Amino acid sequence: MSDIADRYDPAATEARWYPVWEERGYFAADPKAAKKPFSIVMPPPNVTGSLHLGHALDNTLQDILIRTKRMDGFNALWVPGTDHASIAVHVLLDRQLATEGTTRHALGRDAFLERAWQWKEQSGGTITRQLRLLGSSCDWGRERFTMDAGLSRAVREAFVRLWDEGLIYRDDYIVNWCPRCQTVLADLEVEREERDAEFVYIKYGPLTLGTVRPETKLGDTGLAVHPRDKRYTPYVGQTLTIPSVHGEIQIRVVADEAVDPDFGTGVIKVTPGHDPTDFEIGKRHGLPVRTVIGFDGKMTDLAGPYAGMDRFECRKRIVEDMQAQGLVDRIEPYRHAVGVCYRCKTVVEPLVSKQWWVRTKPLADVAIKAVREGRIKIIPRAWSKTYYHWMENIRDWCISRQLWWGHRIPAWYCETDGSVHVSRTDLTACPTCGGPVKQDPDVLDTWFSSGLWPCSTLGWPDQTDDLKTFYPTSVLVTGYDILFFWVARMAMLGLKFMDDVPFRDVYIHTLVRDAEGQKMSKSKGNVVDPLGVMERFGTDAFRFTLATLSVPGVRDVRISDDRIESYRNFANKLWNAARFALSNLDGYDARRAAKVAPSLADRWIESRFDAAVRAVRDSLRRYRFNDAAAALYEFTWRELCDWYVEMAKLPLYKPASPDERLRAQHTLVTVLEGTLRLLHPFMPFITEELWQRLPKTKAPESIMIAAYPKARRKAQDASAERDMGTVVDLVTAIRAIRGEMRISPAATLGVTVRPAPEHAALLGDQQRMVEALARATLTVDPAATRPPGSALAVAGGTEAYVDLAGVVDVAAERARLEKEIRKAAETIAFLEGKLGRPEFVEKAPAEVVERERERLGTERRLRDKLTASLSWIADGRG
RNA sequence: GGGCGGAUAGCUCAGUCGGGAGAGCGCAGCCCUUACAAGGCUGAGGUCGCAGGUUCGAUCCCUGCUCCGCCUACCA
Repeated sequence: MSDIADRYDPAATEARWYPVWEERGYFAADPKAAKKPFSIVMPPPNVTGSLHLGHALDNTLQDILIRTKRMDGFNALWVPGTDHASIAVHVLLDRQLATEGTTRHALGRDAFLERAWQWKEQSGGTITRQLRLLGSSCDWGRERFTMDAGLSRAVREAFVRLWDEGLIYRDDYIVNWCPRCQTVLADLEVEREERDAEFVYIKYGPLTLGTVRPETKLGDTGLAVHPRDKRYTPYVGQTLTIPSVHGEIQIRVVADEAVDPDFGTGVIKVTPGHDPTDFEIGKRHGLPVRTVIGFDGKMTDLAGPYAGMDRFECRKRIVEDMQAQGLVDRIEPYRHAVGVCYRCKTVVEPLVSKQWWVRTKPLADVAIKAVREGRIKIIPRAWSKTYYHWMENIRDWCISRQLWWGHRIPAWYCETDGSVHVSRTDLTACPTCGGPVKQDPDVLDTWFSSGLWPCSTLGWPDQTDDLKTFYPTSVLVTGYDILFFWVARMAMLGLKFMDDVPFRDVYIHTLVRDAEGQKMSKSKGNVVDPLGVMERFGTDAFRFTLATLSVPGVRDVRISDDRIESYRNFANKLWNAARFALSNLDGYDARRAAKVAPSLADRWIESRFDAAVRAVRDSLRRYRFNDAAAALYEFTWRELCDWYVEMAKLPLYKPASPDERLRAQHTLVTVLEGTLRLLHPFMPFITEELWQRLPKTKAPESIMIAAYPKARRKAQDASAERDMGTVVDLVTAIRAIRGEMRISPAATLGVTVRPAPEHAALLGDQQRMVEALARATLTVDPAATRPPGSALAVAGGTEAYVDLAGVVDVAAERARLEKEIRKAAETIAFLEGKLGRPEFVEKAPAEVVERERERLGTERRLRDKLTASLSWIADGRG
């Protein structure tokens, strides 16, 4: 025992094993292996990122799956990697450059990119190092980055094919523009924030209307009312001449369904240049676009006297000016949601510009069908509804970004004839006229490349062995927050280019919150750092905690130190169970031991282990990580440690024969060994450490590549479980008396047992075991009578009289019995009521009725025994 | 506006064939019993958000309501 510490030390163990696994190549998959493939691509974290709880959860679940499958004999591949996070890198470098007093535009494109790469080389590896600390068994030899040469080729191939099929186009449209990032954003990249605003009612000649953006008044090219709004029918079609802050303007009134007649005055101003709805209205009615706010967020020359003014400053000024001219009817406070940039939280400005778009409808139709037909299974199923809803209402996807870090759009413009050419290879001259060309300056949305991730990481567009073997991937594990951003787009692009789904299952997991249920954010300062947690409690405990929190369908979970601590204790429990086994192995001989007949305890724990195997496998198959973890916890602690280890002490410490001891050693070692394998995907480090120390025959050199336990029908032993149940009941009943009578655990109790006929043989056989577990001296006698000064324990039909002579407390025993009788009486009343209703007896299934009858009988017998005991005391025999 | 999730022990949460509800932590009592005090044994604690309905029987299924959270949307 001297060579194994009495507490588990996670740090040393974790540092020892990961490098061993990686160096021995256990993580690497071989596409040529003659095993059934099982593959996962890791949702690529941002290259700018460091490990947060979301990553930790996501990767723990994937690691559990991949380790299980690997142990189970599958050709298991887990592809890791990172994405280039275009906007995030820009935000980060912009900030850096600002501290140096410069900007990216001053630096120039090439120098900026050089700097970005430099940054990526230096800091981009942070998260992958942290994933190793978590124990992630991914195939690092296949690590990919979205801007790798191969993946960049995939992006270009995808772009060209979509262009050739007319699924990519370039058009003027109103887009979400971030004036700070100086780029367009996709609809999904705009977040909503509730803000207080002023709802300004402006007089437009005979009409009055409310707006929260008075500054866009300068860009108005129309007014609109609802077609069936009788109040305004006379004005529809008219062009009004009305006074405004910059003189009189001509403005046309149109009728459009988009107007809500019940909101405000029922009239809206139409500003096609600065509002998506107005843009659509303008299109329908031929109203011109008038851009009064520029890409820099400042008023343009068209804003006349306000030109050059910041848009928010202009809002204030224009209201003041209008008030001075009597054009403001009234101002009301108003709370509404404004769109902000998801990266920098700047208020987005809708602006008209020419961008590249993906025509999503045809792609989405196929992706919807794949889920409807079950070729992609979303788990939990409820999420497929959300998926359908979004996919069915999908809008075209703006994929160009006015940024530099990313995949540059493979389109060239001829400076001579103005033609556009999309090409797989870089162009130096116009293919039609030979004139000079210029490449489009913009890059593609990062999600465009991550949308190709499942195929591009496996080698697409080449038909590689990896692609043939591992595509479609088996399961995608991710949080619901990127269901649209990523999952939906992978489904569309994967089906488009591979003509097959990118993954068969999608497991959507929870998001992790802090102990107060708050979303974690740096500004709130409530970010739980997984590395800190791992350091304090151990990585295995952390992983196990995450697994227990993973209930399919639950949206958010909270993580707290208390919870992690309890699983650290679990790891320690396991450690000490192994320590117990290891310190009792002198003289152990596996081959001889295997020939000895198992005891009741041996048969019982083997049967229970088998049940645990079935529960864990079944739960994992259904992605019920919490259930799998609970089954492991319950088996290991409640059954193996609390009962089997305690029972094994008898044959180990005081064997009736050498064989008995040998057999206990054998069961202890083999069940523990199996438990470690069953636990390994959840707690890889501690299980490896302990497994290495256990004696084994014909085992591989690491638990990682050992077989995952299989359920064995012949291990199931109903009679052992029933008999153990009786022993446990009796022991527990005796202990309860000890506990409630406040008798020291150190004292040995004298107990007379009068077994029920069906328990006689068993209790004769297990007498020493009951004595050991209950710390008692037993007299088993079917004809026993109750000794004076004793308390009664009941286990089924068996009675046990606990000798309390000397320590007897009549009042306490009476109180205890009265409480028990009360409980029994309540149950009896309930069951009698239930069984007394003819409807129940007639309509309920026969086995339910039978079960309730049996319960009633049992409870009645118990009550009778307790009542007899009480009167026995009252007679003064206590 | 539409959609989704949640409401169960003091706290955090499980409970997927509808048959008197469980865990962890916390709490109380007795214990350093030779694996483990990061532990052992015992115990207290719940009208399963509210109101109806279906059913012999509802935490579970249906309807409505209240409160919390999230997603989504062209009410400016």
